[in-house]
Amino acid sequence: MPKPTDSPPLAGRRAQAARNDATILAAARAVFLDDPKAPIAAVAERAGVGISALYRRYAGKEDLLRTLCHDGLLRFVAAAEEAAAEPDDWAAFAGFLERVVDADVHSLTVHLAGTFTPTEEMGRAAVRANELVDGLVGRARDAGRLRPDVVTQDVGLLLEGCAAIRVPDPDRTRQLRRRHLAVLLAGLAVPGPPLPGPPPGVGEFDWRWRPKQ
Amino acid sequence: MPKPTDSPPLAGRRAQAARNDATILAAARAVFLDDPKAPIAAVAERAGVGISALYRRYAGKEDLLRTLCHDGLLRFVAAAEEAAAEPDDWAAFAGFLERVVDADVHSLTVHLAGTFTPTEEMGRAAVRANELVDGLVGRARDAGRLRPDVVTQDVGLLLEGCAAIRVPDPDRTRQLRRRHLAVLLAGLAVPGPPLPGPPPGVGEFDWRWRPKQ
DNA sequence: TGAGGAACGGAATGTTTCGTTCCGTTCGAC
DNA sequence: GTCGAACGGAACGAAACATTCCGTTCCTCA
Repeated sequence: MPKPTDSPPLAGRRAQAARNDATILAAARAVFLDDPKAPIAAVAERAGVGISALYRRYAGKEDLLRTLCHDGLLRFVAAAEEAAAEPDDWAAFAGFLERVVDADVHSLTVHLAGTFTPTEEMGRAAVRANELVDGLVGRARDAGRLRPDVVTQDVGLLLEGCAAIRVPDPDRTRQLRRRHLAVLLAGLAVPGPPLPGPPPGVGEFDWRWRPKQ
Repeated sequence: MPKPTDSPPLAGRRAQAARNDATILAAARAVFLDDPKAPIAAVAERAGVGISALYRRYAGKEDLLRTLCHDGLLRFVAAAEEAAAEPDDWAAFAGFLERVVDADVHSLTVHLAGTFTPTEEMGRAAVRANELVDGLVGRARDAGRLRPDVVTQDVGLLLEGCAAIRVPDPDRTRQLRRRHLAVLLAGLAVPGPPLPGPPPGVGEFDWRWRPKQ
């Protein structure tokens, strides 16, 4: 029986700690997704660790929330980059939405806004995310697959709508979101009647990030 | 100059109190829509009254939340009844969604669930609401306007998605929701590719109302 | 193999938030 | 002119919560 000595050691105190890093962040994601005002103790309980395991890693609640949100932003960017690699313009657009909805990454960057002061690096990531989405929307629209009156900011509305769907079972939640997304994609494809009202503008959704109160 | 002596007198202590009834309920709606965990003092402040004006009317926070939710349920039913009067099957369905989205009535009955123990009367109203929606969906589907694989419970998903859209300005919020709803309606109309996954079931959305924890 | 300390669990603490009560005041009703 | 309904807001007590602290475990490294 060979003893595993690979790069990620499976036993030992350091390994346990490294694994806790991920466990805690995952628990925090689940907890704050469920209730943005949840106490920090709920995260510890969900992760199955003590409170000190949290404070060893993060300076405080705000630091945890910031890290969590930053992580979500990076996942968002990664999803957009992966989807952009798809050659078919519509598949790239639809695949992007599916990835983001499946990963439940949008609510993280939205419902936690205002609970911490963002870093400059997060600002850069947000700009990059916006550029990527803009590219995907542009491709699908230029290819004549996406209705021409859809703007980049509409994607935020879609994602927020999908993220609002939630049932106790995570798998079922994903299924229902996909179903909802399918309706949206059907409504997004050409042809269709013109959309009412002025389209959402660029500066219309960063109010969550502006100084609190 | 004739003196108004009609049924709702515009001056006097009683009249002021009667007006406060509505003011307080409206303030509570706005506050708890914005933050389901908001303190009661926030409602008083928003309504421009003291705290005692609240406690004169409601036994406590739970009583206020229950009343608020009950009120929302009644508005929901009223919207469904009004919409059902429309002869065109699709217009009835679409009009219903527009009314509920405009009145922002769905989030009230959803995000407040679990914060109070519901009354039997609310249960009856909920059943009635479900029957009405069922009727509207059935009409639109039987008329061949609504895609046949849409079930009544899908409406809950749509409404939740629309309600999740929120910007500081209420009017703009309504515009954006209408825009989002237009995409959804376009995706809901026949024809369209089949929707993925098993459709939502009847008992899949009352988990919010089941005993807390 | 033994000492040192990284990692941790969870009780303790101090503070803030919040629901509710209480009291003094106002002013229309009768 | 008197009574009390309606009210504003301070005061109170309890609960929630972020953070700190201390004792324990057990890997790590020499």
